[in-house]
Amino acid sequence: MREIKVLIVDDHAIVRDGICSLLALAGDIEVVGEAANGMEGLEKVGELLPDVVLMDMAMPVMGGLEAIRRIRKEFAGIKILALTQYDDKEHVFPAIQAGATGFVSKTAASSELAHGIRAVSAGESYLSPSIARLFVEDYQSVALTEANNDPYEQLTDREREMLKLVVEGYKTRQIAELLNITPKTVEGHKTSLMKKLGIHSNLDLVKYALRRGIISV
Amino acid sequence: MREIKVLIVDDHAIVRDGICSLLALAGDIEVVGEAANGMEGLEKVGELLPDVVLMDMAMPVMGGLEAIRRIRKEFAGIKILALTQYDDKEHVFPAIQAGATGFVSKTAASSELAHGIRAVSAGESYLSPSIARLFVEDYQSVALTEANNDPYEQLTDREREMLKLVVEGYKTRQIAELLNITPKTVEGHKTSLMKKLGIHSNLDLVKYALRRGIISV
DNA sequence: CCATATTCAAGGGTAAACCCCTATTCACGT
DNA sequence: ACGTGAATAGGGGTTTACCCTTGAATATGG
Repeated sequence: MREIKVLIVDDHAIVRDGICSLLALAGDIEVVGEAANGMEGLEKVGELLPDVVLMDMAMPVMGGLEAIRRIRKEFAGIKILALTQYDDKEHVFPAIQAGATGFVSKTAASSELAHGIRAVSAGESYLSPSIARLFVEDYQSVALTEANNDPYEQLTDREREMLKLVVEGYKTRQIAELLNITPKTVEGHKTSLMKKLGIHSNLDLVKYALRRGIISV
Repeated sequence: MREIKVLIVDDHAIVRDGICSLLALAGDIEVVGEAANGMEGLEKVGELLPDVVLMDMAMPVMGGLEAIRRIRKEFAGIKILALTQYDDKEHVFPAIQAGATGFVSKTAASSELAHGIRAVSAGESYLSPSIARLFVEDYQSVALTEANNDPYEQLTDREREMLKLVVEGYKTRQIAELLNITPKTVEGHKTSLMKKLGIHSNLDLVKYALRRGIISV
């Protein structure tokens, strides 16, 4: 199996050298180049065409975020593993949205680096435990706050059926035809379910359904 | 440092035994009990009060999903690491929303189990690379699909203003009053922006706005 | 067994949204 | 000077949503 070609982008020479020697021990990973900032990183990506770019987030000249965007745009196939000393939402999510495939915290065990590189190289992802926590909590925050005294449980089967169809985009008349009842009856259920949920508009109904996971965007 | 107490819940005795002996090698992990289904798991959690429950998803009698919900409800502090052979959205996200703190794929390297247990025990999370990928892609799908030929860029400033107000729940009349224009003008802009976005209902407008991050749930 | 609550169903009336079209003003670039 | 696109405004008609009330069937509980 061919070695995984890695480009290291970090503004500290000591960090680069440290990572370099760490990865040398892995055996299946080859560091093909280094860069001290995003601009330089972007150039070297073009020259060296690495499999994975190990990108520090906090850098002068061109920050990691902008560098990730540009690399993704010009070299779509190259995977980016972001590296940061801050494991909070504000730093992590923008990097992911910019196009990073994985995220390793600098506070993590050094063995994680190689794991991360192998994962993103294989088309998967890697998230350090402290980072993974952010993602998991983000998904749970939705469900958990609702989980308690959830008025959704108060709905009748018929009302849940209505709710689903309504937020899927069916008009009152269409639902009526689907269920072989009059539009007026559909409206009745709709009014009732909205009252139970404390919702007063079609719009908030959609938001509610999204939070509940009844539909997805 | 005290050993991490783990309860294994899986309907296959062979799997339980295998995991047991795997974890015995870790040193800092102690398997304090086993259960063959969710119901039994729930009981043993109460008896043994483990730090971490290793929960298989596919089980008879009481499935992993329901078991996770109950454990989370009755024993809020106990962490749950879900285990599955299917690494797709349909299996993973419900488990996370039910309250699992981490997720390990059965296709993953066996060393991941110990890593996962340590991570969730420490209040962090662990996601196998194939699972982490789902989360990362879910976050990126928003930014990436839109980033290209995005009709949003075609909207005029006024139209973006309308879009924002509409999806925030303002009625045509209210928007008109806010901006000191007639409701007819608001309708005009609304029609125009919907045409540009290829959207034909208020409902899809909300979904679009959510994907774009114009509003949040 | 009867009273009451719940679910499902439906009607009438009003208000709002939606659709198609037209028209004026202003700014911007050629 | 002319065309283009944006913002504004309106007419007229259709469709849909929203609010209040009613009625029947079906539990549910004292």
